[in-house]
Amino acid sequence: MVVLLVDDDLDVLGANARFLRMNNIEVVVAESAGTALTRLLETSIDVIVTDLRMPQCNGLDFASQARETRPLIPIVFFSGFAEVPDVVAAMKLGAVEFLEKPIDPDELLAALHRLQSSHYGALSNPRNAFEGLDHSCSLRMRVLAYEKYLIESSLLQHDGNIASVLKSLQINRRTLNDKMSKLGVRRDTLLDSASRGNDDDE
Amino acid sequence: MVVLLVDDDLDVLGANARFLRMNNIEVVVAESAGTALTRLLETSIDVIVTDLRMPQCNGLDFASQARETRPLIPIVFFSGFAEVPDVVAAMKLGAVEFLEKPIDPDELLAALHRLQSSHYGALSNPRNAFEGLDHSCSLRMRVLAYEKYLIESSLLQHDGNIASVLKSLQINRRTLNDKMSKLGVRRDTLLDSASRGNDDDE
DNA sequence: CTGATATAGGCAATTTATTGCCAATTTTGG
DNA sequence: CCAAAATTGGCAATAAATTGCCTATATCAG
Repeated sequence: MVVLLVDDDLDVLGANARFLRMNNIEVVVAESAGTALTRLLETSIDVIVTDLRMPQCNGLDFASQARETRPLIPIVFFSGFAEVPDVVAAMKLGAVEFLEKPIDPDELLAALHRLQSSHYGALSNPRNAFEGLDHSCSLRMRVLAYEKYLIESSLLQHDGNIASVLKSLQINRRTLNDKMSKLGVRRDTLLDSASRGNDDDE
Repeated sequence: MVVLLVDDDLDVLGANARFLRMNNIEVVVAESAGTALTRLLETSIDVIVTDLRMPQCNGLDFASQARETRPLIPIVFFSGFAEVPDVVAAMKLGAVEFLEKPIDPDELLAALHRLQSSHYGALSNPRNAFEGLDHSCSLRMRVLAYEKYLIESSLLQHDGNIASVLKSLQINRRTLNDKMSKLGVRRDTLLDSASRGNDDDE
């Protein structure tokens, strides 16, 4: 898991980065929104952790821009003196967590771990899977196709780890198994073809 | 647009209800979570606007229960003294807005109007049906959102003619009706806004 | 007003989905 | 090889969705 940590306060930035690295999390740092956007382009980033208040460009604007390159990347905000509207705006942007500053390192770590297990990530081929479907087929068929697509995506996201998929999709294990067999989702085959197709995991 | 307004403070409840009604918004009031759940079953509600802090049952629990009957209904919370974690929890539950108390009536009105237009935005833009929801939301929620999108599309495509929709989606009429009420799809409203294009709100 | 047509809701029978429990199987790590 | 962990399936209890039947309302043309 690679975290992009953004904070204009270099002391805080360094301290948090060290802490995360000590916990086996790869960290890329950026002291401004501009740098962060560059890093986002040139590095394979899994999560963004950013301050909400920054001198040049505030965290929300930065997040919007980041989403343009990585539409589904999870973002964790942190801020002292956060106003309710800020929090709301951040969550609307799809923030996964909103932590209060000063950051409790354990809380941050917990949030990242939660993300790791219930991580939805960037789906490589989101809507092709169902938009290409024949418009005349039944509601039931189309919904099932979509469900299948969601399950397959989640499986790929979580590297075939069923426990993670369960948490992420918030369904019962028994239900997932049933759906998989009904929809013809095969864990092994999926993983095989995925490993042959692309590699970008830690 | 029918708003279910929930607040244990009867003065505030009345005042807000009057204000919304003066602005051509139909309002159903409830002074407790229990009453609200009843209203939700017996009336056709489009949006829930609820206080976060209530004596018996807090706003979050109420929202969860409301979601059982109406899985995708938009919920607007309001609260004084909201803590960040509360706001985060509410937004994770799928809150559309979180307003601070005392409520600025214009702000509430604006939020409702935004809801109205974004609701129809969801039609023209399939992506919203599945990306608009928070990523942490369950398989069930995502599938429901997609189903709602399909039904709305089909309704528009067939000019509101239910019989055609039934043939097209190949489902039972009874099932379609049930789904529409659970998912909050309103034939009349949908057609109204479609014929008007999108020049005006409300 | 009357009858034809289209839509929507209540209710109950039926079907299907979900879930927990137990056991079997496969995978992983010594 | 064994033992622990992860994954899967059978089965039955429970919960939910689907459907048909009957009724109610609304609209429209005559």
